[in-house]
Amino acid sequence: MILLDYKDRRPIYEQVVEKLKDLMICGVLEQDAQLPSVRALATDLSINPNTIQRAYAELERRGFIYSVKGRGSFVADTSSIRALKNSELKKDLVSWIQEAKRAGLTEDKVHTWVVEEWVRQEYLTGEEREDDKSRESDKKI
Amino acid sequence: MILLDYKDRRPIYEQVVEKLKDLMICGVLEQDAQLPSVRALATDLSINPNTIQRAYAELERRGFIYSVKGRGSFVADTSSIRALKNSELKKDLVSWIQEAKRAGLTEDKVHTWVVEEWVRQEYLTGEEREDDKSRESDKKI
DNA sequence: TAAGTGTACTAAGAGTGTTAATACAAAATA
DNA sequence: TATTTTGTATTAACACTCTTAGTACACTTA
Repeated sequence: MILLDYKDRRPIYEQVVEKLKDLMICGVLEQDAQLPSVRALATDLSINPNTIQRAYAELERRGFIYSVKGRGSFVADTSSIRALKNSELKKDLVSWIQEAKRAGLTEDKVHTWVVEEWVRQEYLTGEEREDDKSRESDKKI
Repeated sequence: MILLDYKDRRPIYEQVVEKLKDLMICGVLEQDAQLPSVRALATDLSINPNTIQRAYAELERRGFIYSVKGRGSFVADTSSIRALKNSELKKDLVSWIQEAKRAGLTEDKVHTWVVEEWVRQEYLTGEEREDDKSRESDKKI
């Protein structure tokens, strides 16, 4: 379910928080779905249960999950999570642009990069482009 | 010359490295310009000289500066620094796009964000847009 | 010669993250 | 009902990194 990166500078509990958050955002973990138990996930990742407990506590503090003693931990309202992720992405982009401008990058160059990378990733993941949507809907007729 | 952020998760020596690197990239520190001495910068930032020494050692390891015992530390070839910064920015953008796609953002939305943020930052810094370049060159006649 | 420079080294302290070992309350289950 | 499973809390210990402190040495410059 989760892969840890020990080369990552961030602590394990924070990686777990981010990974689980992403799984909720992309829909793998749906609303009210049960998360693996603290001890089970700890065993699965070969780390201490306390570390998972810390991750779950953080997720609950942020309102991403809710926990019930004796029952388990469950995914909270996903729409608010998605909204938060959206604002985080916007914030990161703003910082990036700020840095890019200082480094002398042009707006045109950035747009080119975005376009190129977008199609490249769609090619890698076998995703369909907007341009191809027409052909796709043809099949459905 | 440099402002430290003690709320930042990154260690001080790494912040110093990044700040100095940025100063070289944006042209404040030109090629072969002398950097402040280890002890002077340490006093200026109110931190231990060892910490600055570590930052300078890292900068030299990366080929951004060269140091001469008894003389001082100086800015190395800035073009290679700029090239590296460019590839770093590209890499960061790729990661961001990957995350944005997973979160369900559309390419159009991203382009809109880039355009909006670009003009906003130019407005904040009093920078001139490409569209205004004609008027600017008029003045020079 | 004296002052300023980079560089090296050891020791100590502080902070954080992680593990370990229990323990308890509540819910689910056999 | 008894057992298991769940979340939660607590304390101690350990490891790792960052930072500071103090000292020392070689080299360049004024």
